[in-house]
Amino acid sequence: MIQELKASYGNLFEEELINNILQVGTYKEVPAGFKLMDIGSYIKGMPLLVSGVIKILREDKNGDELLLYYLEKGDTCSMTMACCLGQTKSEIRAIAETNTKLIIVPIQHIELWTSKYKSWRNFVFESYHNRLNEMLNTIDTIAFNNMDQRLLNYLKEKSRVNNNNTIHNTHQDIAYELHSSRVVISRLLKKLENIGKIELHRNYIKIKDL
Amino acid sequence: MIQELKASYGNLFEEELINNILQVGTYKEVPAGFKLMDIGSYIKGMPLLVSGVIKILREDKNGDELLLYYLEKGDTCSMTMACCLGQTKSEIRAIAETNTKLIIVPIQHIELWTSKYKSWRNFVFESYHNRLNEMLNTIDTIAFNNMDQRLLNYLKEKSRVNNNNTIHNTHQDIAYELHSSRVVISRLLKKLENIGKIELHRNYIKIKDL
DNA sequence: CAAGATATGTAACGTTTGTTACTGTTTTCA
DNA sequence: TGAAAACAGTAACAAACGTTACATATCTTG
Repeated sequence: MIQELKASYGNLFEEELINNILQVGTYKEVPAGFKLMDIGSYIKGMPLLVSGVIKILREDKNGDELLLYYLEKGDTCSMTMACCLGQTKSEIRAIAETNTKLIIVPIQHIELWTSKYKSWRNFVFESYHNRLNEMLNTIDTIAFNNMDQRLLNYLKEKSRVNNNNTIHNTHQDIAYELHSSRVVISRLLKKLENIGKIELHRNYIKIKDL
Repeated sequence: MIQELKASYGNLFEEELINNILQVGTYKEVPAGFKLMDIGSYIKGMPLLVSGVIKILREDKNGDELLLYYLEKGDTCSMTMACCLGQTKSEIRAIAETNTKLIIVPIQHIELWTSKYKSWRNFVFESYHNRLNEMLNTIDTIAFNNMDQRLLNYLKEKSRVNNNNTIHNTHQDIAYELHSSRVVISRLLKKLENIGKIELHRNYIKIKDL
């Protein structure tokens, strides 16, 4: 746990804070697909992402999903923070996109550290800042782009965070995350294949040139 | 300025902090329509809204706008804070929706106060929290609703923040803020009029029953 | 291996939204 | 006051997206 923490946060936090985190934090490893948090659930701690990728999703009344953004190494979930401090329920769902290692810090320390450690304060603010920007990005994409452009972005991002040119998802999976329908996604994917940008296979998509 | 500040933030901040704000802050009154901040501009201070309403807009590459949310009395702009601390350019545009009174606090005090005053820290976190939730709301609306539902929400919100049953905007204005076209908005407004929810006039819309 | 489940391809059609074009009315201002 | 600008209504059409239906291929499992 020490090495993991230092590798991701060592040059960010001072020694004393690192030691504090080690004392009160819980180390956790979860497999891809693991649901870390759900809408309406209460939050017990703040996650510090050590390795892996977590996807953050929003849901409407009908249970339809929408991918908001990904969290990566060195990130934390501001939404969680916001909820912790306000003691409210989670507004989002968090699912491990890959196998993920993280450290959970109990909420009561967050406020204290914010007044005590400048590095922690910066980290928290930076995190909020990043998350607001991710949200702006999401809004840009859904408000200003058509589905074909959104699909392209989706494939690029997915390929990037997984560090893999092959995307292991069905058309239905993609439709869920983009809040569209399977038929629409199949149609657009076929177009991308026809112009040579991807190769379609059962259960996976190979990216050739985006 | 003292009365204004105490009325809006008196029971939120301790005496000492209030005095600090009075010392370093600048009082400002701007008319409706005044552009307080634009995309790409650098930010000199953090605004504390004393009275009035500010609308926050996002723009795409083609210059098309989208209304994100409103700021009201007691609010501040987290986006500004994020930009201040990161020393980056503004990602959004802020325009006074009504005549507005606000106090501008120079950035250098923000970080200091965050470590010094618990009430300020709470205010800042609460503000981030609120803004994240507003953004989630915006995403919900544009991702999960059709234009007719979005238009209804728009009219309700606009009526609420202005505390006025009459909305003084042209169809073109509304089309800009919803990122749609004038013809579409006229069409949908006419539908709302036909079912008795509103009354259309030149340059204004009277809300009857939403 | 056979039967069902899952994944994908595609056609046909409906709905929503956007675009173009033209109309008439009201306002502005030289 | 008279021309131009701004505002709103509406028709006709196009594009994007969603839905239903069905066919085919592949995988899973008893």
